[in-house]
Amino acid sequence: MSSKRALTDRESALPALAEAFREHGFEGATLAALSKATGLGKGSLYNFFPGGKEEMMEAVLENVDGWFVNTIFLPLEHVVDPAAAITAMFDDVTAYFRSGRRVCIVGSLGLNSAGEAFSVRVKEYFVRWISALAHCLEVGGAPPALALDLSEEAVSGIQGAIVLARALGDDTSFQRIVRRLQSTLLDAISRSG
Amino acid sequence: MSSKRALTDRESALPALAEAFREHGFEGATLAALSKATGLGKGSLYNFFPGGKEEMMEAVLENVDGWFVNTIFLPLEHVVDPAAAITAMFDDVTAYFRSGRRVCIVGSLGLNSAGEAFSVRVKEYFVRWISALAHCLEVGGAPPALALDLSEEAVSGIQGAIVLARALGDDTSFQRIVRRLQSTLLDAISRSG
DNA sequence: GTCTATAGATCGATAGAC
DNA sequence: GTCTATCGATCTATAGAC
Repeated sequence: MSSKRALTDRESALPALAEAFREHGFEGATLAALSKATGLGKGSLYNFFPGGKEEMMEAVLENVDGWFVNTIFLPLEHVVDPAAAITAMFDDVTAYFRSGRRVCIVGSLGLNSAGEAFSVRVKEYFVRWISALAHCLEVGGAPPALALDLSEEAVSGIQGAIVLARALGDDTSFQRIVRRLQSTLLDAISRSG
Repeated sequence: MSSKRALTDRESALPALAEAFREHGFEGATLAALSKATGLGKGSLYNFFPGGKEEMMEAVLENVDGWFVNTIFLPLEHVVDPAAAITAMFDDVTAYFRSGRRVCIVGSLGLNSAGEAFSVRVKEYFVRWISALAHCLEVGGAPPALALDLSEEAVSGIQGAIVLARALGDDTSFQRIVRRLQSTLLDAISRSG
């Protein structure tokens, strides 16, 4: 699969960078930690990301956003079977966030002032997720106003489930909360679709 | 109300410290920022908190916990009118978190590794909130298992609403989500109480 | 393109004048 | 008890050898 042309190793460092940012936060992720996480020296990191930590985080966010667009948003936006799409979304999200052990890097950025530099991207991520899910519910027959309310509740609820699961150190709370959210959404489309 | 005895000014610095920790996070809240927020020099801060930042955060958490115990947990634990208690809880919480503009310092601590030093207190906060709310719902006639599930959902949902409102820069999303949570709880007790 | 060495700034924390 | 001055450590970022 590897081509001879271009595509430096910058891309392959992103998952490790993302994990370090998730675990330590933007301010807490020192270059020493990022170097250790990627196995690259500081010199190599600055070779790939001349803009330093901020450029690293930008690249990580773009990478994460790409995953969500392809795996979560697009399937919802081009849905043909709403119930199946919703079930798939919760399965994918549960796996992605490791049942809440893994922090949502986008959500956590919005919580403190260090993330203000990325506020546009943070906002767009949630806006698109909510509207994509609302569209899916509408296709399933839910009234537009209800679809938007329930989508907001579900996306918000997933973020809360991550916070709670991390605080309690308990995956099962994440799974219970997410399962209830899923049931609420499926009810809304089976009731009207 | 001010007594001549003891009670240094340590206590009065806590609200400003709390706001600085909320806005910048634990790592992001530098001593310069904490000094500016409180109006105290570093020397004074270390006079009140010999243990430095960690002791400041401990004191802030104890202070926050005290507020929640008195205002939120105890009324739920000694409830006589469940519906009124639930309504009061959501009113108080909405005001406290400024409709989601204000970060929950306890929840945010659980999200990254810097908060591990406070993990016991973080966990106990959420455990007590959930169990206090569940007790209230049981008094209202909800079956114990349902009461626990709904309490978990509500406490988690409030955290998610903060994350979403901050990300979107939109108070109204917090209010919509919290209103739905409140309705769900009130339904559960009116249905069975 | 990788590393080590290091600059310059800022960090948490301390010392000491008042 | 308050401040200013300053310590050593650590931070981000750069320079330069290989």
